[in-house]
Amino acid sequence: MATTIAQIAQAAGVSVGTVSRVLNGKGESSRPAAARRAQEIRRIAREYGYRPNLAARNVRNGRFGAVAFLSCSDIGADVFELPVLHGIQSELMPLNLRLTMCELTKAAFERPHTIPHVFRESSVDGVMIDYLFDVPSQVTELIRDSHVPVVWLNRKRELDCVYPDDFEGGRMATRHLIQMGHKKLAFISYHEADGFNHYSVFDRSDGFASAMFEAGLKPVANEMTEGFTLGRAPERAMRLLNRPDRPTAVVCYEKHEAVAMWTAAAALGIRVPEELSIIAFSNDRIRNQTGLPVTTMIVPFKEVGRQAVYMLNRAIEQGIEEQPARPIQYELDEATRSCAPPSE
Amino acid sequence: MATTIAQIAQAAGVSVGTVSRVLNGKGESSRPAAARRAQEIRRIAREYGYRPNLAARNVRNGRFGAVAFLSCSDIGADVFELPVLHGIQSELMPLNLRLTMCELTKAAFERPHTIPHVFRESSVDGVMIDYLFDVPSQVTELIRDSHVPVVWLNRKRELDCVYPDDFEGGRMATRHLIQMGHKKLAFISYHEADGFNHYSVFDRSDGFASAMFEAGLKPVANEMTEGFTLGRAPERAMRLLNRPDRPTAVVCYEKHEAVAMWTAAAALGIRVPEELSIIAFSNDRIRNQTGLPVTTMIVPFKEVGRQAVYMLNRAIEQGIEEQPARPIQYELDEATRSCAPPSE
DNA sequence: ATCTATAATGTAAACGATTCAAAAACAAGC
DNA sequence: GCTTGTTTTTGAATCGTTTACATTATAGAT
Repeated sequence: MATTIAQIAQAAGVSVGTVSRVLNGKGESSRPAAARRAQEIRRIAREYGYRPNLAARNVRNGRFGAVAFLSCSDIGADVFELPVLHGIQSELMPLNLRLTMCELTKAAFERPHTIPHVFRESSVDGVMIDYLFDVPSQVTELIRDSHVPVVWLNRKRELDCVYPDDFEGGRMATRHLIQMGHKKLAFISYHEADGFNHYSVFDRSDGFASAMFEAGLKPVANEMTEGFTLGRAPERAMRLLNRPDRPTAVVCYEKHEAVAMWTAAAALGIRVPEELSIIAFSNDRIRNQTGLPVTTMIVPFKEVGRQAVYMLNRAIEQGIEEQPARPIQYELDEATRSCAPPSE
Repeated sequence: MATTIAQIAQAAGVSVGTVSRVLNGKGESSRPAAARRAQEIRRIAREYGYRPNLAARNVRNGRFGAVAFLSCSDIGADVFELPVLHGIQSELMPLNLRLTMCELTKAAFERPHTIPHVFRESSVDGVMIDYLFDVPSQVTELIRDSHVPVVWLNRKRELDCVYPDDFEGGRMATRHLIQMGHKKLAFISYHEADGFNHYSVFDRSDGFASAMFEAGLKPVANEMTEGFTLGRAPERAMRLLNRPDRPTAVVCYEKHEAVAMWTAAAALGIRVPEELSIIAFSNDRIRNQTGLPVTTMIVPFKEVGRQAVYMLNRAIEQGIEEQPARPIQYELDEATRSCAPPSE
């Protein structure tokens, strides 16, 4: 049905070896006769609409032609995966690699003996792991022993990791407000007292502090509510806006704080953005999720996915063992704005 | 490196053909001697941790071993794709099929000559198309001519479609409220006057009407705001709650209406759910997105993905040309509740 | 023990690509 | 025109499966 190399070879009156070599661009054909023949072969291939059979190629090359994406399914609102996946796919396609997704549970990582099984079973050339929680060193060792190339996503370590640069992100958001003329700024966030805290919780806060220090400003507040945002954020927001040294701008760890700030401001008759600027981090434009036109620092997940594939492919193709981690920079999205220069 | 059939054949002292047959379960081996040998072969395969090389198998069988997922990238908040993908993957894995995702733009469908190209290029055994807009008949014909099996997701047609049953969903949400004792119910939604309206806009509304009729109740309102929700919903919600025959329960087309209802109720001092029950449709628990604990009719996208793969695989394996469409039923999610019996 | 019908196995040819050694083609120098 | 050295092409082997066909093993009947 589909065109094969043999058909092209016959049509061009050459051997299959030649067609393969020409189509894969091996050997530059310095001689005019060869160059002419190569030209002709390429023409015929195009005319026949030739596509190499990936399965056949992979058999011969001892490849699987696929990579796995392991994500942790425990996080409820795992919407962050989608842009990651889009980034992954956009890079995977030109490399002729296919994707296999597996859901990974926290439980699986806590019974590490299942890991090698997963790696062997899956028949892939490489694995991307998007796992936000802490990974026992025993697991990372087992993974290393499997000799399947691995890249970690959204995890901040020295090697084989790709993650959003939340420290720089925090600085960027803060500088944006400082440049508008704000002097009284606050950062609000939350942390789980006993539970797990993602590195971004601390890094965004530190980035805020760094930018403030750099500008010679003293934060009105740089604080973490204990316990998940949803419960405590409204009260915290209200308290912040009732302070005598009320901030003119707030950087929020994520959308729930932004909503809380907005709501509290509305309740107190404080206008946004005229009297209060709000900027927040989120996986997607906050307006899309909540209806509020909040200036959003969109987490660069798509780029994380892209770079992860790039690194993984390097590891696969060139057998590179360990690669330095790549922090990915944020971009400020102003499609909707809740920031303005301070009124006084 | 990896175990091959030949190694197992040697270890078991039989030929590769026999191993292949045994491992693929061809021939039931009615004779005791054969059965014993088969047992032994399976044991050795297990011991060696044998995994069939999919690439090799696919070459031999003339398969690509992969399916494509084409999604329309034009929809901004395309979070709905994620559960679809999870559903797809959970079914794809046991079938040993890999995935390729392509983003599809509206523009691509409007220049249909690119379609066959996409289909040929992609080297897949089948295609799933998740395209919410109207599809020109010219395109569907081109796709049929390509002879690559296709299943449409979230599209309501007679053949080869899998979609959430929004009519039944509308009935279900409404009956839930009626069973609680509500008599004064409203449905609010929106439609784009000139633009594209998804079938769910009408079906959920019709489902509401159907359930009301069945219960012998007259709707307080069953209306569509013109223009996208975000802009008009708050005003509409306010007007609805200010009516003399104010409803005690509202079914919302999606989360933005629910947020608007909630906010309007708060502004008027109407307590939720004591004085006003709210139920809304959404791709994910509304609490996760907005912080408001709204009872949610979660669109059964995961199941849509699962069924799509099931249908596609039937088409691939059995060469079935056309299959009847499958509407997928909703389930009511009460993890968070904003519904209660009416107070009086 | 022999024969027969049939179940099971062995053998080898595919599938479509890549690649290596060997052969052929080519250009240059004498 | 012949030799030489380099470039290019050819032909065949290979990757790991599956499967059609030929062959052998097997259980039951005689």
